[in-house]
Amino acid sequence: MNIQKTLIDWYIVNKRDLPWRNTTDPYSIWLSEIILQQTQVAQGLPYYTSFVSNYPTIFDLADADESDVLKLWQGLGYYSRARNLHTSAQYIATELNGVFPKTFSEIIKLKGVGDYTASAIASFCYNEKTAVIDGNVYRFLSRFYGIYTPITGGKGFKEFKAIAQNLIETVDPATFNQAIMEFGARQCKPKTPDCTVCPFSSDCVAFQKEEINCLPVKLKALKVKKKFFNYIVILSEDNTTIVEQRQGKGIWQNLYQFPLIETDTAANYETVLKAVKALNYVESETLELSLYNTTDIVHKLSHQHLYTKFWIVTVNGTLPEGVPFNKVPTFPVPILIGNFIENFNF
DNA sequence: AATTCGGGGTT
DNA sequence: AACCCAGAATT
Repeated sequence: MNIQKTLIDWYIVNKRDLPWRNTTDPYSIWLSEIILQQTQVAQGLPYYTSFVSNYPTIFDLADADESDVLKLWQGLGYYSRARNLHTSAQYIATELNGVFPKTFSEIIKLKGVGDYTASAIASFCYNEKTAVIDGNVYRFLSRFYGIYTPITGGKGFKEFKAIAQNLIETVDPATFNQAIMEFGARQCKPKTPDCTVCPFSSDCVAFQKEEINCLPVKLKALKVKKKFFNYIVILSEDNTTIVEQRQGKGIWQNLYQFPLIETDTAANYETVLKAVKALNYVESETLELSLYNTTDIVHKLSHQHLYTKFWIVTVNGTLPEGVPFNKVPTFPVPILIGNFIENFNF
């Protein structure tokens, strides 16, 4: 059968009308592809709209403060995408005079752009025949051809890239890449796909062998760590609190938070009280400590579960570095903090 | 090659 | 609870 034609015919009938499909402007396509990395369309769509509206051109994005970019990104996760997006915008605006690179090999040099994103931009904007390999493509190809090579290693990537690249050679690359991804996302779904209405069912190896649920093969077993976070929300006499920017390389880099005390196990009142006094923000004689949430808020991330307590510290006196309550919601924060701020209602 | 990086949706 | 998402950078 003609796989490419079948995919494209299916796509023409079933495709969603998405804003980045109505343009070939590389800035818009780039923006959408960064947002959609490891992110479902429904979740990314409002962020795309927001970014296009706030930063209509790459120069607007380049001129923005990083904190403003992170604020717009708040809640989407994988914040290095936002930082790299901003860095690359500044690079293109200043070093390349605002002209977006036009080939796969140039595009992939941008920070935050790997093989998938470079292939997407090069094909969608410049009609270059570079096949995209994402989770959808892995799933469809592994099932259709019955390929059990794990997709989690370099060997798997090379094998599937070669297959997809061979398929794209004879067709319109933009339409093909869109079609194969949309097919994987909407028809060849991870769980319980409706193979009775699939145009490939008679030729699909996995379907014929009843092994749809075995493919694609992934080897990684991710282990989830438990962490215990204690956020210290200080309330001063003149209605300010302490908000800090996260430093270092780990999670939520450059986002803001209340002073954090991390413990090895669930913290008790005495432990936190001692740690709060060591923070040096407040005179130890004047503070009052109370636990805000009686049961831990469990914030679940891919690799860690954060058992979180918010502690309220009221102090007599003022905070030299204090942030006025009404400014607290303007900082870019992880959604764990954002939910607290919304609930606490400073 | 293995690990890290978010948050939300689906089953 | 497990799995997945229009992956990339770091170790």
